[in-house]
Amino acid sequence: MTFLSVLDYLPHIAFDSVVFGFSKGKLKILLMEYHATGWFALPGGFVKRNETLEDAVKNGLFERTGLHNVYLEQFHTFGSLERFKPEVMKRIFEASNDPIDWDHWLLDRFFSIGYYALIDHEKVTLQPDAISDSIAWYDIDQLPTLILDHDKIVQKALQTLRENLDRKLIGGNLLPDRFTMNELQAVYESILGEKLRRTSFQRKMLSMDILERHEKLFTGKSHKAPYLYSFKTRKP
Amino acid sequence: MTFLSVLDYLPHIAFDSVVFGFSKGKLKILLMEYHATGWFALPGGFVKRNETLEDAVKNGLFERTGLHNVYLEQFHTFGSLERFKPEVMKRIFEASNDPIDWDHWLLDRFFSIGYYALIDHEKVTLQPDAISDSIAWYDIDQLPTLILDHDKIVQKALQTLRENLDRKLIGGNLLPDRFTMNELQAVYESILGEKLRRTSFQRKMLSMDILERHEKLFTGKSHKAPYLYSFKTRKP
DNA sequence: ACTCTATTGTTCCAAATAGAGACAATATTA
DNA sequence: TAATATTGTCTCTATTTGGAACAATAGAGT
Repeated sequence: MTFLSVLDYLPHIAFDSVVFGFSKGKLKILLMEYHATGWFALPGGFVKRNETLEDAVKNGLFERTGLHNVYLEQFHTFGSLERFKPEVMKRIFEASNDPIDWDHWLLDRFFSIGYYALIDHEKVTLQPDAISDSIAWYDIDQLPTLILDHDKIVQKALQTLRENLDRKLIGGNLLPDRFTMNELQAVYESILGEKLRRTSFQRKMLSMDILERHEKLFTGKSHKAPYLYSFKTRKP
Repeated sequence: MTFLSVLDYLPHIAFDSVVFGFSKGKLKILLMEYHATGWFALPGGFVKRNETLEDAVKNGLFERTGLHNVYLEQFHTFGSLERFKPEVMKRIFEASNDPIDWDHWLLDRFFSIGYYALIDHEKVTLQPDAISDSIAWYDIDQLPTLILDHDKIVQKALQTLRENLDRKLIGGNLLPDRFTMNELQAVYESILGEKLRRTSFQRKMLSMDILERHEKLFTGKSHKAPYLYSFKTRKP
């Protein structure tokens, strides 16, 4: 491994990002696939010695998605022993034609700090990193098996997202700037995993005074055109 | 530093515990004081190489409080650069008559994983650790200035506790097994920092079907005696 | 034994909120 | 112009919450 020197990075510390997107009525996350092994993993990375944790996560996210200023939230840190499987990491580096020794710092025990991001699916241009062959969107309820404890990380991210959805009003981050009430409702339904009542949802959203109403969206369909909304910019 | 070898511990990784207790109507936390410096800090520790993060925190808590099976929750991991102040740690070890070199692993940059604990104030027998002279309770709104970013850690813990109070029904962990409705209300008020209406609080608690009513508590005061309650044991 | 006081448990009424349907408005097609 | 699908609003009801009123009661004072 030529360009991950222990001199530049903090050993034992990693982060993993659960990047949520919304497309065609489905909630999705980004996964990396290592083709030589067929293994799937969350996009993650390591923290440079002179770098903030937050900055490391933001940089990693930018490298994979091309996005800055992403909605980002830390949700949990994983420090169990079950996630210490040096043979898994060794195999991944071997398969990427960059083998490392058993005593390499990257094969030692790591803690991982989990972040989740909410992004507008349309704005992303996906970019695989050095050791993974591909990065792509996967339907949240059709995920492949992931390496190490990444399944648990995803579940915990989803659980936290659900708990924060109403409290922090973050659903809009998965949509373009302007969206219809129906789209917003679909986001909520896909995150919560349940159908919501159209009229109640609309009333609740409008009563919270967080949405701005804009022009109508004429889709060409033969029915009343819905309004477009955007989230009001918060006062600092 | 004789008994903290880098061979036994994971460098760069620490934890800090915000231990909440409730006494005389006030919410309190545990702080360590290093008398030679006059500095205050949260009780924390490091993770052994073959130890789970959770276990490390539980062990640290047991050493300071003598308690097992404490309500414990992880709330945030702190990885900013402002918390990297080797001169602070050096001074602390010097003052404890166990000086260490500038290149010692304990003076390197650390991430800290924050946990908060809720315990019954009465059950605790406080026990200072090797390098601190004392550990004691401090009123949450009369805290001294703390080292590094420990002020921020406390604030984040308190914020998380507030958010989780109703959702997870954890207030009872700060009280003895049996308590009056008034005591429970006082816990809620001290955590939320606001007065609650007695009748609404009582109705809400009773309607949730989480409390068991026991015998009355005769205090000797000349008025109706309140019932004692306990939390129903959750079904697994 | 009676009254008085402080506090507790309960009830009651009004206000606010949420559930569920009804209804009118409106783009487009036929 | 009528038909259709969908949207935005309104209405009615049920449930929850705020806030006060009221009855119960353990002990103190007389």
